[in-house]
Amino acid sequence: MLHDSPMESDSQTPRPALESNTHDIGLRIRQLREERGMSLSELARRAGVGKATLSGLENGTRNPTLETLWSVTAELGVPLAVALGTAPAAPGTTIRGTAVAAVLLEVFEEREATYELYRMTVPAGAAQTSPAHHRGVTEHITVFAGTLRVGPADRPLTAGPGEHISWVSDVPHSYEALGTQDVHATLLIRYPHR
Amino acid sequence: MLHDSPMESDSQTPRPALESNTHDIGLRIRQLREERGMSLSELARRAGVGKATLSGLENGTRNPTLETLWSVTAELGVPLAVALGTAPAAPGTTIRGTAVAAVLLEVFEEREATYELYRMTVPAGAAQTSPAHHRGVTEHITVFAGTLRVGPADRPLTAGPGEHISWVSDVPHSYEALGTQDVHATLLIRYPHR
DNA sequence: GCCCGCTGTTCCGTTTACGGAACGATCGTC
DNA sequence: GACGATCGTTCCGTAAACGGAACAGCGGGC
Repeated sequence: MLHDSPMESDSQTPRPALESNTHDIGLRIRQLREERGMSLSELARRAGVGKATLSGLENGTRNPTLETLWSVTAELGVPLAVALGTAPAAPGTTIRGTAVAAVLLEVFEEREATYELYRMTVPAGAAQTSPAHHRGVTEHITVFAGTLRVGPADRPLTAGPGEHISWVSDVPHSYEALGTQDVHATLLIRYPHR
Repeated sequence: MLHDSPMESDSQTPRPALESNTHDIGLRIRQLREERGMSLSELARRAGVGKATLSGLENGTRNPTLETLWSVTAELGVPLAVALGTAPAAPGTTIRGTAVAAVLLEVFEEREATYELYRMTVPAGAAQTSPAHHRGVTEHITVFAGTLRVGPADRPLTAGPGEHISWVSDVPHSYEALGTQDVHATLLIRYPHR
């Protein structure tokens, strides 16, 4: 058990090029924002940072300050470590769009896909549109209360209590709580690998 | 299982005052640096940042850039998340002082104390001095190879292969590999709580 | 004693991240 | 088609984070 080389292999954290990492962080933030159906302008306004700042951050052309990152990640509702890519999204995380609020309950890592299970609520009358996910991503919703109109933006479906809807979400899609009742549902998202 | 309140409690990450957190990050970085027996000037030079920058960072009077944090944490050999306090030091972490290199093997969290177990090597002839730890911290070293002179800076002890040394490390203490052999040893540090 | 090397902090000029405003592009509405 | 609203990007003046230099304090050597 003591047979490591006398010259300790230099196991310092490899110092990655700054550009590479700000680039990745930008992509991650952009994805988190789009998952919530938020526009760049809206996130910038709600987080209290300039649009120029957020644009540069998402495109990886800036070297952001901790304060900036805190403001943005707080508004996205994720720990800073998630934006940095040093921690996976943890169960218990709440994501908030303009209309949808969803609590991540479980993450299943399978060989060909990752599944995320959410408890989702949409306040009565609220609606939001989310941009397309990556190719092959599917969403599966089971409604418990209220009436939800959901699916591809140009061809949404409607589901009441007890009903279930699935669709491929690699196109822009919308969520809307019809009627006067808040919608409660579970949302399962399947992300195929590659 | 569905009995949560309709008005979702706002579980956004609480937005802490910037001052508070930069302050904590500063303390954490200072501690990591001192654990490695490195001076502020030395860490600044090796990390390629200004002394003013590092001083301000450790004192929490700046709002550091990601680039700065990356440079410093890379030199300390810890992931950025550790400096941010979002991740505990993980086994496998290598810490490097001017003379001592230590790989964290295990962390034991007990009710009254935390224990960290390291595999430690000191190149023949190398020496370093580390500042005092917090009150009550003790170090326990078992030497496997080489001869180690270690302990309070004013009253060090010497241990050869198979020998063991313990001392209270809340005073400045030094490590030195005597003779021509690299020193290999295990190091157990006990941090009492409060 | 003096001096040298080092510590960590403070001062200061330069660089750059910041937010506001202006920009062209892309929608929906009339 | 003209218009308004909103999208994300770019321009630009300001504020501040940056690195270098100067600083006082401290310990060791001769």
